Amino acid sequence: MNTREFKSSLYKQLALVTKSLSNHHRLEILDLLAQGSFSVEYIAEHANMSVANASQHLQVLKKSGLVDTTRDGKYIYYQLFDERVLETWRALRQLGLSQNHEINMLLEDYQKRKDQLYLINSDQLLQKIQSNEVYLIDVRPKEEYNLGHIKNADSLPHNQLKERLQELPTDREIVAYCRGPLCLMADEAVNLLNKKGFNAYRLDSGFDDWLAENKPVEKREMNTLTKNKE
Amino acid sequence: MNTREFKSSLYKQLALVTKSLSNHHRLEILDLLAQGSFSVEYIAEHANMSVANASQHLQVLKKSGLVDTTRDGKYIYYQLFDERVLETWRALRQLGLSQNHEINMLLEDYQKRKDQLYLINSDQLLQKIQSNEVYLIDVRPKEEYNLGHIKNADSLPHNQLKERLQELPTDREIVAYCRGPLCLMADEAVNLLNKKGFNAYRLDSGFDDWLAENKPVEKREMNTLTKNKE
DNA sequence: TTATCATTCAAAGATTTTATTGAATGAAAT
DNA sequence: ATTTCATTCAATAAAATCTTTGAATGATAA
Repeated sequence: MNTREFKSSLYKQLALVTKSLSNHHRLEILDLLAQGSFSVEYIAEHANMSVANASQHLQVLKKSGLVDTTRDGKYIYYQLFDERVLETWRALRQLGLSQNHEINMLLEDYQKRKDQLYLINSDQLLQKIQSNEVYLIDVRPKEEYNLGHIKNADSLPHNQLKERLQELPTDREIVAYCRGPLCLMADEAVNLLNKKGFNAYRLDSGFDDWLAENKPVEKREMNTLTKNKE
Repeated sequence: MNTREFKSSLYKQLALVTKSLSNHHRLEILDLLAQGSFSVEYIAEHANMSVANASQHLQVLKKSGLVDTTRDGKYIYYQLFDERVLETWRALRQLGLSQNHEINMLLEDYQKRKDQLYLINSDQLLQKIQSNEVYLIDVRPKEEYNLGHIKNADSLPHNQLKERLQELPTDREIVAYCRGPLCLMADEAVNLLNKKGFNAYRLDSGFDDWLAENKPVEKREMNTLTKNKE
């Protein structure tokens, strides 16, 4: 094997990793796995795929070393291989968000209001939490809340919001947060709440960023994602 | 458009970026562009492709926002869009290197010697440069050296090494460096030099990492890559 | 041991991606 | 105005990726 062939093999190997990132379903899966570990069934349902298809995509991710599995009872749980995968995914997602005009258009479109974005960043939120100025709700599915959530947040899954409005305070700001910047559940929640007369904002990032920024969380060890291999 | 369709569009847009990273030729191009801006012709030659093929791959990268072009005379120069692309590429490359056993096997194979790796890291190198203990050679093509190089390095392109051995000192360590960790020219140089009786090491990373670490360089402004748009 | 059921596999057709070829463009230089 | 030539385009065939379907696996729980 000459130098040229060696070089080509190297980049082909590297491309195994990037190829596994090149499919939109797999990106959605990764974004979900940034929240914790889940069974194939859960992933298929929450990323809107058939179980067989999800299984195949998960195997691609596993073969490239981005995710790993553990079995518990009759379920196989998939998780990100380690923190570096989370870090790299966040960098990539951030790059895509900043570079791609279309995405920003889509997000703005979705939020419908260009002028008042009702956004709050993580530092502002942290401050308000500490001075007890906000009521913080986690609109992700309960399962994900249970795996870990922002300190002092209450779980109020997006699909139960309408029926549980009376649990919310009217005398304080409400902040809703979600998985990450691409997660739309928080947008919908904030939209609804403001329509109903509440004073609501959304966290501009999400739980995975919060975690990566080492801000206070509950119930989830920071090293949940750490592989303790061998 | 409902939420599900929105979500799907978002990830599809993001996948435009990751898809453009999913081809081994394009990875090699990115790795080259981490050194500076080059014409289509130069890129085609140094990444071992036909010009038409390189042009098409470059257009994919451009459409996804990862690279940009400027014209100078009759050449069109492609460059990374901004520092964030370089950062993200380095993170991705690092992840691939650490995750992929095959790549490490290939690199070890290439270096042929598992026990003595003749590697030196950038901090060690910097120290030795400052105390004048090493003779540092840049084995990349002269064009790339001219765009910028490690302070105090001399240019000795890989393909001229054999004929110019007499220029090298025998009383000092020699350190060779190259584009990045995947660049094999430094390995070959170190191999040859040690065979010829010199005391040679290679920098374990490369010029792009050196630059990203803000270590001293010559001739290239740190913001060569900065887009000054509009 | 047997039944259950979450997950994976295998095959096939549809879609997308890729390399090659030769021609077309169009900016710069003469 | 014309020529040059770096780059891009367009068409095609080959290769790879993706989704669906229904069946197979194989670990767990009974």
